[in-house]
Amino acid sequence: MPRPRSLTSAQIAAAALAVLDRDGPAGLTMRAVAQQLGMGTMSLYRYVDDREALEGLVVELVLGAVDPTPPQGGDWPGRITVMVERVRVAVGAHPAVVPLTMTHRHRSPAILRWSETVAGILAETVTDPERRVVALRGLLSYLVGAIQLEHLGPLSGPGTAAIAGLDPAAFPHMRQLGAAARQVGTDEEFRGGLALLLAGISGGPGPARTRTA
Amino acid sequence: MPRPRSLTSAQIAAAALAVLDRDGPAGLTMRAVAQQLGMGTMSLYRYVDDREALEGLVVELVLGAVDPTPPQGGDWPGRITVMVERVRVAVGAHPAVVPLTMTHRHRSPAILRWSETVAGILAETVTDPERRVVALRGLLSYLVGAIQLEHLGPLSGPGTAAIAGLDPAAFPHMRQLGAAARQVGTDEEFRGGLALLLAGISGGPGPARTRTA
DNA sequence: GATCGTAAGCGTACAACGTACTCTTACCGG
DNA sequence: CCGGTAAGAGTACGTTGTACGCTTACGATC
Repeated sequence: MPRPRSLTSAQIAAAALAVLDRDGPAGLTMRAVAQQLGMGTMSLYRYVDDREALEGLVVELVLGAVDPTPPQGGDWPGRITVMVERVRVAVGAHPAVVPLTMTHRHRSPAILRWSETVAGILAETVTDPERRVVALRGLLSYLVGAIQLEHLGPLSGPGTAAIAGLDPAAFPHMRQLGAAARQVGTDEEFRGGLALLLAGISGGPGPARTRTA
Repeated sequence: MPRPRSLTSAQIAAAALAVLDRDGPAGLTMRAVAQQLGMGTMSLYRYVDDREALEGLVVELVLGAVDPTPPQGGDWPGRITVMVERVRVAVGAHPAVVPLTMTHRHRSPAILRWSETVAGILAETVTDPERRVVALRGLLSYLVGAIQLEHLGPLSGPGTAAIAGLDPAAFPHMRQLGAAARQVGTDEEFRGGLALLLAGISGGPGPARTRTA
């Protein structure tokens, strides 16, 4: 009986993502998204509660691009690496979404599905559920932090060029690391840190044990 | 000759932090901080370039509370744990600052001093500078991510109560972990994840080696 | 095919924000 | 005592999110 809706949530999310990619996080305003959709500002509110909900839609669109199905081949660290890398790639395709993920990640179904798969892989090696909780949260923490450092950090490496300019006497170690950091690519750095965590997970209950998985 | 300044940067930072603690991140406005200082809104601009600079001051105040001197006793993983925990405690005292640290962390002298100390401790065990870069960045990533999950997460644990309400058939592993997560305290979780990373660092070049360091 | 109820779509309006501009005013060296 | 300098504040403007109410298009009904 009533007038039908002319937009889907997916269209709204896509428009918002287009604005975000084009104008950056600060450019994501209700007015800009409405204009992108070719409609009046207030019409947007027929589809979205408020700005926060709009942001949620964008985050979910980006995170929804992550394939949640378990990878097939390889050992468990390899498969977890694939899962983690999938998120990094999806977010890396839209760097401006990073600040938003921080606030909206917690209620994301996509992350939940992702977590389920990772938890399943972890179950193969970590039998104790409490240790599995710690491992999963550790992976998620690393993932969140690394993505942020990568996209909002000063430069790649732990300061790289900026580090090169500071007092060598007060910061001898950082000075040396600044030089070394130039040799380490972004991918290497990300994978390397993840490998450390995975090595720790495979090490068993103690702080540093043997058992190669 | 001119009229002297009546405020120090430290006073401004303290006032802004007070506002932040009282009203949350959204309440941190130029007007609110000026009022907190008992002065007109525009007078603030005599001391601070813009809102971003004000945020930087607050972040630095919080992060400046972190003791950057190396801990004395204990093995290297213990000392790094102390260093990492210091940051967590400092930030935990003012949770509302978490969203700000994300944007301002990169240019923080306090974090630089902290990094220098941690890099020094790492140098005791990790001889290769490139591997040390990866280790340091890994620690920082974990730290940043874990603090965020702790303060902006859904609830403690990887979903905990919210997880309990979802479809057991679709999320069997998360379901089980949700139950287990209730047994894991926040501190345990944080320390546990960190321990995994440290174990990985002490494991040597390969993905999972022996060498207890 | 005319009619009408419902919700879509939009224009206006307001409070609150960051901040540019300008004026007044308090201080201190001479 | 007095004048120059910068501190401090008032006003104002553009932009944001969004509440409110009007208009308008659709499709089920007679």
